[in-house]
Amino acid sequence: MSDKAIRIKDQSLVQARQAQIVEAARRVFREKGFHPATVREIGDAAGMTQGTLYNYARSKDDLLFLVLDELVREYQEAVEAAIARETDPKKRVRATARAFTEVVAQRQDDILLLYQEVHSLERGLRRKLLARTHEFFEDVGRIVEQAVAEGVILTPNAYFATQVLTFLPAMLALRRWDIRNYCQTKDVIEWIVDFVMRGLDDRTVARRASPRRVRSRATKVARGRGAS
Amino acid sequence: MSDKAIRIKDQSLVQARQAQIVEAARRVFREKGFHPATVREIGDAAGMTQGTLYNYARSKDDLLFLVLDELVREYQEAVEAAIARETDPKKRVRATARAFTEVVAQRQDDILLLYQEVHSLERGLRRKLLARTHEFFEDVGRIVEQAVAEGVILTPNAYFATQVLTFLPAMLALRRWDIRNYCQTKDVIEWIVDFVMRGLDDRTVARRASPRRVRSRATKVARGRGAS
Amino acid sequence: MSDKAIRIKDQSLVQARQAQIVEAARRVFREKGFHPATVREIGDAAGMTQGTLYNYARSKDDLLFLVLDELVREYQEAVEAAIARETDPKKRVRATARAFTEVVAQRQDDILLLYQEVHSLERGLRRKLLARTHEFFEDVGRIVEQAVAEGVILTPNAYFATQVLTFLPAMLALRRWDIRNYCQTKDVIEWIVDFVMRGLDDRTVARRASPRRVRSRATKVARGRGAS
Amino acid sequence: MSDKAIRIKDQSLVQARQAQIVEAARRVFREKGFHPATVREIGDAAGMTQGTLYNYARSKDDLLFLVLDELVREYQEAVEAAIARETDPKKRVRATARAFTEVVAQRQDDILLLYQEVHSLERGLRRKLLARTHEFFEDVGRIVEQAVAEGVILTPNAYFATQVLTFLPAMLALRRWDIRNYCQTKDVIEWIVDFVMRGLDDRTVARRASPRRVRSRATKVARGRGAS
DNA sequence: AATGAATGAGTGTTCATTCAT
DNA sequence: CATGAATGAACACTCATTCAT
Repeated sequence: MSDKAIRIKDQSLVQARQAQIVEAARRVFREKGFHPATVREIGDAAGMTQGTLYNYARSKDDLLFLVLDELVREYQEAVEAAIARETDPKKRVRATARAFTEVVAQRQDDILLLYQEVHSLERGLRRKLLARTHEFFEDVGRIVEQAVAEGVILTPNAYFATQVLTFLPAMLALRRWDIRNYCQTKDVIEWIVDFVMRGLDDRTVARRASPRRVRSRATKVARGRGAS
Repeated sequence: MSDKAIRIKDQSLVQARQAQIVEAARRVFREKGFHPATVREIGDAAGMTQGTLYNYARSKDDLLFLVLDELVREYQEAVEAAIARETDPKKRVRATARAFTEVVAQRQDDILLLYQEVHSLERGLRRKLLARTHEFFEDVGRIVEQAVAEGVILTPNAYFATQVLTFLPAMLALRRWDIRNYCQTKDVIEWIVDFVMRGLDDRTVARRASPRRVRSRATKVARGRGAS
Repeated sequence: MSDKAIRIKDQSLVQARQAQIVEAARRVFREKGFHPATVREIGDAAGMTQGTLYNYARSKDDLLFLVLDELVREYQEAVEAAIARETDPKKRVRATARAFTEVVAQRQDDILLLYQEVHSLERGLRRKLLARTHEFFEDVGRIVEQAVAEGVILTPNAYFATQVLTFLPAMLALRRWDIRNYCQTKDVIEWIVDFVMRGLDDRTVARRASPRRVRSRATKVARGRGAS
Repeated sequence: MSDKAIRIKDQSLVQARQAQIVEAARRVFREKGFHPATVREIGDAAGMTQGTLYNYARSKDDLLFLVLDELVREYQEAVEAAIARETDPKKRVRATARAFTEVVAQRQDDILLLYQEVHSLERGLRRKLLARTHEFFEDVGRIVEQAVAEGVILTPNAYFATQVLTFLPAMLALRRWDIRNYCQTKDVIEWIVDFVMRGLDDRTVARRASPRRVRSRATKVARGRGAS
């Protein structure tokens, strides 16, 4: 099953065709959702027959995986690029939040797909994708912790802060309010980033007793069926 | 299809059977997701045959609708009960946030289902459910606006505030971090409520120029395919 | 897979439909062989849709199993009936040979199918069928050994004798010479039975040194991929 | 289809490649059976691509034909060699039986394949193979008849005798009892040959009235779908 | 002559829904 | 009102064969 190999030899062709296919699959999955979409439709959308498609993808599940994996990679890379540009710990946190929110804003449809369809992936592929997601959480968690360690951010609970930082931006995709009619996307991004940054720097919370074991688990990541 | 009516005359029987069915459907959908679940399984779980089941539900879609509708009703009612108990405008906002977060905490599985499977509903039923959801947003929006109007909350953007207030608690379900290992559910609820309340009362944001048209659209709600 | 249950409650209906299906499957498999036959064709031949067919059979493999199992049961029963009628040990051997040969003669097409398609059964079902076949070999083996023990048959090698007794009659099906043109079926049956009986009673062989371990393994039965 | 020609001009290359292919196809067909085997697997086993393979074989069916044809040729040649070494009519019969049985013993897997898969050949190729098989039966038939004519063998039914002589050895392949555990292959070959020779020389049968038309059809061979 | 990518018809199986009893 | 057998449209996936390079 999972050990089935792609039989095409020409690696550059594999790259090209997979890009075509992933693009088509993304369109079709967004349109109809994973289960209602048929492989034939995806083939048609990619301009190739089902047979050809199966030369470049292992299964329908694999198609979904390729689509979602590309997305997760993108925001992972966006965050890496963002922190590379900053050295100040607090600015790095803000840069992280902004970079992530910007990707979410640009790719709302795909983020929605991610939240809606991760659970449709078969065990193995879901695990693989979640592993990547958790890596991302940990990367973000480290940035937050560093800022906390240097005292430039006051949140007593880096774990919770990381969760919010990586969750709230998804509101853009999951609520999908009609930004064009409401206000500039740029503004919404700023609001979200501000909102998160304030949360991270909270002095009110700081005065509360921090919950047991919080520090030691600061970068612990979500487990279970929930998305990203 | 959609105009097909429930033929059973005895209304109290319809109530009872639908309760059975909704309960069973909820269990099965949570377990397997909408598409992978079969009507037969739901029938089995409800202790009745497929034939009988179709006397009380129009379609598999309808089953999902009944499940999700019940959930939305629940948190709508929870919020109504919460505001009924409070008269102070600011406390009403906090009570709303807490009531909603508590329902999300209690019914994490169903909230997850809501986010994952609304898009599986056929157009008509999805619209019907979203209409109810939007009602809820508007109820919350009014409470927020009242507090803003009375000056007890400083957010310049009631619409955005409402969105966050009704979105962030879903993190509990969508991230599903292992609360038992991490901390008390009660604490997480407090953190979320605090986080949201701080956001609503933000003075930093208040100093920014508020975006055009904000007030007039303050309770405008999301449209389209987005969840909940 | 194999644990999938037949969901139809009415047992007499199950009996009837399965009989219909097995009869149809037999016809179609004989005509085209197992793999080239389609479940659709079998459904048509049985006068029902594919959907209905799958209410009474677990899989295409199961269909083949049902066909072959019925055949093996038949000759098993034929032999049991034959020995029940005889008490004289030597006559019981001859009765066994004749009964088996007669079934083979009557059901040449199915015997051919058995030899050609057992290997098409999936592991589990093939094992199940071979287990039944081996039971049959052991039944026959015991009859031969009894005759040898009482000295009324002289073969020094009951195992080999049993193999021949249960194999040679298959010639009727596997060679399928046109009996009608050549001679009476009845005559061919007699020749085969005579041939086998002479073999069992061989004095030439008796004079040879019998191979090591022969007695102890006299009823040992064939193993491996070979048919029946 | 069937009139499609091999386009390669270099005859010695065709010979070499076909040998490679037949060897590979034999291995794969033995392992998995005709239908479950894929042309790709055979290509892989032969160390060439599917495209190349189709330069030397007309179709998958043709592959099976080449495999089985080679087998039939082998035992035909084995028997020709055996009779060439003997002049005494009775000894020639025994030599024939032994030569054939030895080939069957050496190539059990292929004999099994022959019995199981002849029916998978398309009409034309099956006929072609059966024609060759029937030639073989007639060769053997002539040897038997000659011995009968010279009175050194007493069977009154040369046709039946020929059938048994060419069928019983297949028991080695079709029953495939575990010879290593049971006894020496050499012994089994002797038993089978003895068994057959006794049958041919039967005096009991000789005393019966021989069936009508027997002599005139003595070498008539099986027609139709039956194997080998 | 060899390659290997493309094809598309075909397969077993599932399942929401209906309806006669 | 309950039952459960029947239906048939889909669907993911495979594979023998072709043919441009």
